[in-house]
Amino acid sequence: MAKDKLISRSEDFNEWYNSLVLKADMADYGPVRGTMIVKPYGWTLWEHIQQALDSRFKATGVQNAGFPMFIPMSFLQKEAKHVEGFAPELAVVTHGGGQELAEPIVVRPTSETLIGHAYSNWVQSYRDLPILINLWNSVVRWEMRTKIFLRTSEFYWQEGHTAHATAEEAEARTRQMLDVYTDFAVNEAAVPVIPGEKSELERFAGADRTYTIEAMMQDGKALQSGTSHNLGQNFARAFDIEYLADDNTLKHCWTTSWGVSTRFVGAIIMTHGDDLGLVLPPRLAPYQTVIVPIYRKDKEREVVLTAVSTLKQTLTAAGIRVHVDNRDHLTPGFKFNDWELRGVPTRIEIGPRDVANNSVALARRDIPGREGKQFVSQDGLAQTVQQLLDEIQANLLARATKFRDDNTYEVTNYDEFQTAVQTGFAKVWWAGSNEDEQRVKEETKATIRCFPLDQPGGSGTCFYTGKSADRVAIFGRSY
RNA sequence: CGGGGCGUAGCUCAGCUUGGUAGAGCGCUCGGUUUGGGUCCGAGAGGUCGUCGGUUCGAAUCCGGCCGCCCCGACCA
Repeated sequence: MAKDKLISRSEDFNEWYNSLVLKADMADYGPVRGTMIVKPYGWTLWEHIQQALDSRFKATGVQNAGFPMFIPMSFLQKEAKHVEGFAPELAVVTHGGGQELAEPIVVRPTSETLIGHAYSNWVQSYRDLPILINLWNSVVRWEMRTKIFLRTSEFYWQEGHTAHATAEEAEARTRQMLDVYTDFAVNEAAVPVIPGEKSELERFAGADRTYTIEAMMQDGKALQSGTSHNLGQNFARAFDIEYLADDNTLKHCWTTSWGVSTRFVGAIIMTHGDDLGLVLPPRLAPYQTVIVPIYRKDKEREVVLTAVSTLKQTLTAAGIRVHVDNRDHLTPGFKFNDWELRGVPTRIEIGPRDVANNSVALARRDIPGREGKQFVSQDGLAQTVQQLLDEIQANLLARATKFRDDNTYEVTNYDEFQTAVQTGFAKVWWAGSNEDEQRVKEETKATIRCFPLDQPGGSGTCFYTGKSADRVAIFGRSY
């Protein structure tokens, strides 16, 4: 509800994001450094993300469960790479009930170790497999530099954990969940993503293979928007998750884990937002349409509000999420700007003239201002709005995809590469070592975002080492 | 943890140089006016000036310690 204007994206993208999150009522800062308060408007968006993911998980046989937020310190230490990866960012509880604890307790940074502990008890036989569990919770990682939704000390997410009898099955599940994430991102959030595999350097601590969906924000930087890990037998060995196979031999399980977090809210903001504020994808938006009544006299007010009430019922019955802005002390003009700031996909304006004409003014957020406004009949309004919502959803995806593609450069030498990663992604043949990758990172701040699953095939010349390469990588600066 | 900036009303900030006990705009409350792209007028409420100490007759203002926040770098979904 701020009257002062939002800074433009081109002027200061970072500031644009920070102030938009606050002004649009998505979230606020928490009292402890690096924490966030997610406000109802932001949380509703998150709930819609949750619903879209949760139904997809369940369709693949996954069930939800609840696990503790406290982990014995010793658990973390059982998997060497896992500790190494997480040790610097752990929040540790040393006191409880006024007494110093014998063993410090860690606040979960992720639950692989707890899951490992539980699964080792749950699994006896191949008949107990697979185990397909998902947790909706929050986790804590003591981050040095934080930013609301993108990187906070505590964040909300889902973490899926599965255990399988064979390596092939675990790999298939890892890839299946990556597909679920891709489908969700593209079809629900209208966020185009590149599914791919992480390099060894960027891999999750304790995983054999890490897959990711990478999105490009409007400043050209990459945002890792979801990950799926094939944990191999690393955690199964560390936690003795063993099963008796049908040939009566004892074997270690193969496990996976996969997650999408509230960071995705940030992805939506930075993918679709414009200089007027948020632009929310219709399928996830808290409100899909907002009705702004317009009137002068009390007589008009009564007539208009009666019509509004009827329209609301009609739209709601058609399954459209409607909000009526009945704030009496604000002018319509103010409300137009306010709802544009908050990114509501469509807006219905109705005044005495419309009531008389059996019409409404229908505005679309992806084309802001008067240009996106049309007068339509009240007859069949639900279908009209639904069609417009579908059109906006498709337009947002097309627009974001074009932006991503326009800012992705296929380059063949280091000079071009350095220019490319200033403003977007570099798509390159890569045959470098870990050391080469590290050096590129130090020299350009760009990292391998992923090796896309969709590879051109054949071979090419590595832009950095000049060696023959058999796969392409996407490089970019990242959040 | 290194570099830079900053803490004064809910928000954005002025006042500090040259000490005399706090202001503006926005927001909020009430009344009226207005309402098809951020109405206008009037009356109000609201601040131990981040914190602790020092100098002084007197500190938002000068000096020192501490705490916190933001931005930039090293870690990460």
